[in-house]
Amino acid sequence: MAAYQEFGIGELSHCTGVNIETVRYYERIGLLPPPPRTGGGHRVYSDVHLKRLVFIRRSRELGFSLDEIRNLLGMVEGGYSCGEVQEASLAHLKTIRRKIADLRRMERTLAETAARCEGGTAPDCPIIEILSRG
Amino acid sequence: MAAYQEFGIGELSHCTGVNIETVRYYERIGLLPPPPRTGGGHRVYSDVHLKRLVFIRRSRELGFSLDEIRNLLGMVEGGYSCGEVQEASLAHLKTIRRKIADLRRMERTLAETAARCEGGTAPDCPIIEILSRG
DNA sequence: CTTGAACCTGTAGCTGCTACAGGTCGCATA
DNA sequence: TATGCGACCTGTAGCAGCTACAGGTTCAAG
Repeated sequence: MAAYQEFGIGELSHCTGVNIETVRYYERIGLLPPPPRTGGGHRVYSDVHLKRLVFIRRSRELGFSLDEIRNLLGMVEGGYSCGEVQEASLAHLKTIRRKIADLRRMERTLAETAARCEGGTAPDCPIIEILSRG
Repeated sequence: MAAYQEFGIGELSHCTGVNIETVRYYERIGLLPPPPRTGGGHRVYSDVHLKRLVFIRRSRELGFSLDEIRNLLGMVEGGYSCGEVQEASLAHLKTIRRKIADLRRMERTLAETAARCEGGTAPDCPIIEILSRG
């Protein structure tokens, strides 16, 4: 009477947009639970795995590290509260903002300097200039 | 009559702020030329290496990859023109801007969602919500 | 029963370092 | 001159987060 679907790693990969090799990698590092196998050893997935993998992919899209995702998944499993999830997310948000700030600093410097370039075959370059100064 | 200074890897590292292991790594991958050695095999650096390492470090601070730096150094060696350096930099700038855009997307989503959190011991969480939806 | 796509395991590669272990060198001091 | 100790040496392995094989097996359609 089981009305749920079963499928191989190829379809799981296709549905989630996660590379097959990556799916196996997630299993190897304990992020995705090992699914049952056919007699011949092929992995058989169902809905639970699909959901979990979608969760992982979405988390990755939002820049969470695999370790952070492990924590998030732990919370989801173990009856989480909004507070702890929020805390983890705000911590991650800080990291993202730090990265943005770093990149914006690079961007500004590079853009300003490149704007001062004469371009063409000019033998000197303000970019080389700033790269050479300690 | 040589008025230039010579120094060991420790001082080079100290002066440039580049880790000793990293200096050796740069040499191994051909980014920093192998310096002469003492009879006992210790590396002996001089001004040229210092300058080059500073260049590398500055380039890294501006987010250039080691491969890009290899190119930049090639240009500097081989009589560069402002145009080609500028081109490389603008390409890099594009990469940086793409990364910023990605991060800002993450930031926006996360910040908006976290703002909808009730926090505390609430049993549901909008963050988990969005992470679960494909 | 055969074919061929899908799957399996295990290992090695990528970037840019960093961290050892286990040894040697060089210099100052006694 | 001996010795002690810090600075140095090589080589290898580890980190994240995959990706890409090689070389074999299984499954399902025809």
